[in-house]
Amino acid sequence: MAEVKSPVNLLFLRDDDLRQGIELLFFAYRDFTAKADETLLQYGFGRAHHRVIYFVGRNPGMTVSELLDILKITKQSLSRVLGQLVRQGFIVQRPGSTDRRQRLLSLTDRGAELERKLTEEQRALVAKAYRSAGAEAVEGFRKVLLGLINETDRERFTPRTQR
Amino acid sequence: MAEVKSPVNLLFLRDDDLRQGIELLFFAYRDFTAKADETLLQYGFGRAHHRVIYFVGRNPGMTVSELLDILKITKQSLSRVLGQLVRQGFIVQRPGSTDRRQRLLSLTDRGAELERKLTEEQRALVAKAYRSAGAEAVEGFRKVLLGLINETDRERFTPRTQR
DNA sequence: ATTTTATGTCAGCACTGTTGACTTATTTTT
DNA sequence: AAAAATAAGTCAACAGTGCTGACATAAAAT
Repeated sequence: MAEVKSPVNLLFLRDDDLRQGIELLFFAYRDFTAKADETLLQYGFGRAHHRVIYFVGRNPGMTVSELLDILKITKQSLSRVLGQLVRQGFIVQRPGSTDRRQRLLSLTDRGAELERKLTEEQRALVAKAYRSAGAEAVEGFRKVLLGLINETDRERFTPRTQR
Repeated sequence: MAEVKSPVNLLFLRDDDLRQGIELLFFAYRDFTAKADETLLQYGFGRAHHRVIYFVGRNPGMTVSELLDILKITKQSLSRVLGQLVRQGFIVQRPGSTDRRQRLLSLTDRGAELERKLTEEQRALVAKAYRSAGAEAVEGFRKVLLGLINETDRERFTPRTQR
């Protein structure tokens, strides 16, 4: 099925093209989260816990505010899951060195282990999709998703400029 | 767009590449749903209502079972939102002609109007992302997302073979 | 006539989001 | 030094959306 004729010709976007994109996002996200959700159940956790564990693992020593900015939820919502994770020994908090009001977050060994387990499943799925689609497609995937993300958060993905 | 040339065909996928993909999906989906969620609030509805309205609009006359298959939720969960939408006149049910146990679903005018309003926001966002990324990128986006979707649902996206 | 299927309903529970009100440390500003 | 702002947390109540389990009804299939 000759792909050279690229179905979407820049300026001519039919309703069906856009709806297909919408549906792809729905189905892909649904399946992307399905497996980790199962694993989380075994720990009595939900998707919110995964997000916290993921981003803390990714940014050790981050503050609660930074985490709130990423998740875009209220501190009361975060407090619930974060509290559980701290009490159950998946995350530790230590006061900031310059600003002692801050509670810098990082994973414990146990937290890191769970993070690995959860993310492993998603990494494998993404790896499979990347491989079957090819390097060029991955580049396109990145470009389009980036375009869906609000300008502020988009810069999280800019190459090497430290934030 | 010669796909054979993919620079590294057996992609060398570093942990960071995969994590970037994971994060792109998270942020993109978060922002992709944000606007419609706001609109839904004005109607006292949630994201689940949107999904129902969307898929019923897309497949007029579909059965409840088909809808359940797509959403992958229980009938009790669906029942709640579907019931609300029916009682409030966004969706109508009529018995199937060959199998009168079925309740075929379709949008009322009011439902179609809401569907348009909601999906319009997402269509606009996808259109923007598509345009800024370019036709080739869109093709890649499709390929990768398709690879994330389970095999069974993947065929919803195969070109013209009716299912 | 019996069983299966399509659909719905009631009840209760869990997770995750919200708002609002208030507290405690600490830092910043005046 | 006093006042104000900030980082973080807490309690309470509520809403939306999943889930399981149990049961009901009508129609179709066997």
